[in-house]
Amino acid sequence: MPKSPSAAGKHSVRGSRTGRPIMALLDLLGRRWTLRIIWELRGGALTSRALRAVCDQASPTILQTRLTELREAGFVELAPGEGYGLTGWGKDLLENFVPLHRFAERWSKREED
Amino acid sequence: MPKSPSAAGKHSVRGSRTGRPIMALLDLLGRRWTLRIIWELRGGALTSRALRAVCDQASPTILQTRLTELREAGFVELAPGEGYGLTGWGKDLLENFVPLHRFAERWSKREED
DNA sequence: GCGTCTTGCTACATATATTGTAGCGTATTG
DNA sequence: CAATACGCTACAATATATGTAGCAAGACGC
Repeated sequence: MPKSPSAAGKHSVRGSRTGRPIMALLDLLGRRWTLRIIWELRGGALTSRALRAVCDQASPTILQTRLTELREAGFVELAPGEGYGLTGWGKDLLENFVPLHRFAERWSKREED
Repeated sequence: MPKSPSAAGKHSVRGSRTGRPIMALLDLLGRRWTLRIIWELRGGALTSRALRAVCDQASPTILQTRLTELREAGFVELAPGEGYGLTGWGKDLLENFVPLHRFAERWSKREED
């Protein structure tokens, strides 16, 4: 883990090397709490501690790590006084997950296949 | 990790307890390689080894773990002779990620903000 | 300018998850 | 019987996440 977050040449997401953006994106999103964070910010900005509370008290260590990654990726920004919120990119990305909510509802009733 | 995959009371995804399906889903998808696996199966079934090859030689240990989870979740199935493929649910889920591909392309060109 | 909040964030030891390499048992093919 | 490919597992090394505690900075009343 880099000591200074914004170092290490722009964003160093695994899969960036392949030149396939979708891989970089899937790798970033496929890290624990990343999807959850984006999801929890859907209603508006949250302070780091509010975000933690809403994320089952996830440890601040990893939350901070993910928030840094998401900030580097341009999905999240820290507005002083407001807390963490989604950027334009973040909201755009979130749009892709909205249908997931309804899907999850249907999927959760799958026992009786 | 459960020795017998299909044991442990239906599906034991973190967040299931909350009764919010979206949490269970986000948790499942937010595990390393999960999103990638679903993505790589978009074109049709792959054998375990073909899948591994296409996933940057990810270790079979974790691939097997994820495949088991995805099978329990009902997104993936193993067809003898065919390999691993998406189920109806899996394809349905994948639909939600297709727009992500084009999004990733746009997002990857974000340097010059 | 003292206490007392809350903020974003970090240290550090412990637990858990992932990686990488090797290989098993089975089936299929020649 | 090789030779091959399959799904899958063991196991040690490494990377990542967890949980608890706490720091420094800013805002508030006093």
